[in-house]
Amino acid sequence: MYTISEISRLTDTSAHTIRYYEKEGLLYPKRQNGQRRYDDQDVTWLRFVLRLRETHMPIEQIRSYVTLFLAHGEQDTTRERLALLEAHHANVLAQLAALHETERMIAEKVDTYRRLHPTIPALDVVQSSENASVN
Amino acid sequence: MYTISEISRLTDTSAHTIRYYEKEGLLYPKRQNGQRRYDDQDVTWLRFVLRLRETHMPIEQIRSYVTLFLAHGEQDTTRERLALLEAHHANVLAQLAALHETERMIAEKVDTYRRLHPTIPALDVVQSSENASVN
DNA sequence: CTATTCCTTAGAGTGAACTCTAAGTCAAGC
DNA sequence: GCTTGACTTAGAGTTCACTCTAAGGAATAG
Repeated sequence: MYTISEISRLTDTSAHTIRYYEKEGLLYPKRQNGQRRYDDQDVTWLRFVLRLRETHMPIEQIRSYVTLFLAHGEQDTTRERLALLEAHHANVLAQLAALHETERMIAEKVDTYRRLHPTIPALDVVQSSENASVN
Repeated sequence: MYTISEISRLTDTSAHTIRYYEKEGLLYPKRQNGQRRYDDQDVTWLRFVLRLRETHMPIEQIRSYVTLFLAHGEQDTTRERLALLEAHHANVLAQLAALHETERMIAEKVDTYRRLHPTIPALDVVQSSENASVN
């Protein structure tokens, strides 16, 4: 069982943020004398949450997911959770595609600059028609 | 030459946002009777800016880049611009790696759920040790 | 000519996700 | 026994990137 400062170190996340995530309904740690205690499952889950956040899944959506998980037992929420995951999966794939395309654009511009260096004439002359100005 | 509403339509970006970008020093359109007029270069540049924003390059960094571009003529800013581009390129590559990893994690969870469906027993029993709880 | 539509500006408001402050409790080390 | 440091809470403040409002001026369609 970890204290908040321990899980903070383990996940490289401020205690402030961890408490904030709890307030937002993403975490439900045990309590000992009123203090938060986290087990390995909590650490694993927090790491997953951080992953989802890195990929810009809104906190509200993560909360929906957790809520469904907590509702399990009362009723079967597997279908809904799968739907949420699949939606975010599609989202991540779209992000990947956009990033990939932008990566290509930037790599191309970097290349253009590299070819110009160290003798730099008027830049606009050297551009392809696609990249009408280097910018 | 396009009006603000035309470039807005062309780039699928609100006129509000386009004026905001100008205020932030990302765009320098011509003026006609005080009204903004955009040429094809401006459109191309705005599209590139939108790409950079999509990949989370802060507006301030984009402004630095533009500022260097505008300073060209006074002095050679190619080296600095190359450095900025390369830094963001590294950034984008890091984002790609993170996204890719998260994509794998989510795809795995989706798979797990799919295998459980439509007969769903106690979920926690089915987990791998890595994914101690489905969550 | 007049209504509509577009434009202008400064500046206020919004929403997401933190990030920190203040005031206080509690347990461990010396 | 007291200082240090970690913990608690409610709530305020910050940052970023928009997003909109208000008040008004100019061009175009009928």
